[in-house]
Amino acid sequence: MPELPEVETIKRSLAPRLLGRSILEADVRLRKMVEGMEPAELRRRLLGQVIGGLDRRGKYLLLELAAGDRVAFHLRMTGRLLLRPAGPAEEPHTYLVFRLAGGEDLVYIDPRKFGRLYYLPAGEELPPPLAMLGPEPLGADFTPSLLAGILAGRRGAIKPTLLDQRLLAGIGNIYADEILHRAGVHPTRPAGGLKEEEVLRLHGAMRAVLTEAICYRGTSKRDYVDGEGRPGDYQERLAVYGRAGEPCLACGHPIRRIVVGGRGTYFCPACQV
DNA sequence: TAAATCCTGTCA
DNA sequence: TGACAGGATTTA
Repeated sequence: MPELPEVETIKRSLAPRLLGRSILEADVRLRKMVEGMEPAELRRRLLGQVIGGLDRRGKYLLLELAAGDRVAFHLRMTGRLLLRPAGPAEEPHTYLVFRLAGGEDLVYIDPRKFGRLYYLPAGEELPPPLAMLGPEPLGADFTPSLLAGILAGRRGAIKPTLLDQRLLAGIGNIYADEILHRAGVHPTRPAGGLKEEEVLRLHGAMRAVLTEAICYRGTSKRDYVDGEGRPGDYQERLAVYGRAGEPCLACGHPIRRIVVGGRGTYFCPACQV
């Protein structure tokens, strides 16, 4: 569910409330959620650790612990990470409970059980999905020429290319569509076939859309809420995603829905060529 | 490059 | 009841 702007919003909402808190108990109820480690081993490693910082890489949320160890969460489609008062009232599909000093629990709730957690010891090689991540589209070093290099020679459609986390980190189905609409690029255009000027527009659209979405604290279509349970507001600003049949905000032409790379794809046939 | 897979909930 | 869902990996 959450893409870069949502994970960034969760990070920002949790950071001030998690810093300096120690983990008193770690209850892992979904074995397969923990990649590469037994839940008991994860618990052993977490107990007594102090949360020193929060970070984000692509769609991963990173808890920074002492000595440089980190915990990486990926919320996939329906995962929610919430900080709430410790107590017996518990939501269905709660698969992780970190009891923190100060009387609050960091809980992970995920009806579809797609989410994953990685324990990343300091100085050890990152597991493949994290190690393979492409550049951050909002990073200072993400230039139009870097984007041009990523797209060059690719025969596949531009939309699935934007979704490939090994090429670019953090863009998901909603923002891919919004970015392509902003850039005026049709989702099925071959990625390597974009003109220099179009790559420039795509680069600008990427940074503008993602930055705006963070300002609005993300998009809440169904499940997404931040670390305090607050929905985002960017669903009010979506230009194409989920708007099939409605008029394009730029030109009035009805928005269309097609399937590209197996994903529902919304675009304006008049604005996007 | 597409489809199947992992899962459950919601909506038409 | 069937289609679809903000993701990603594996298989064909």
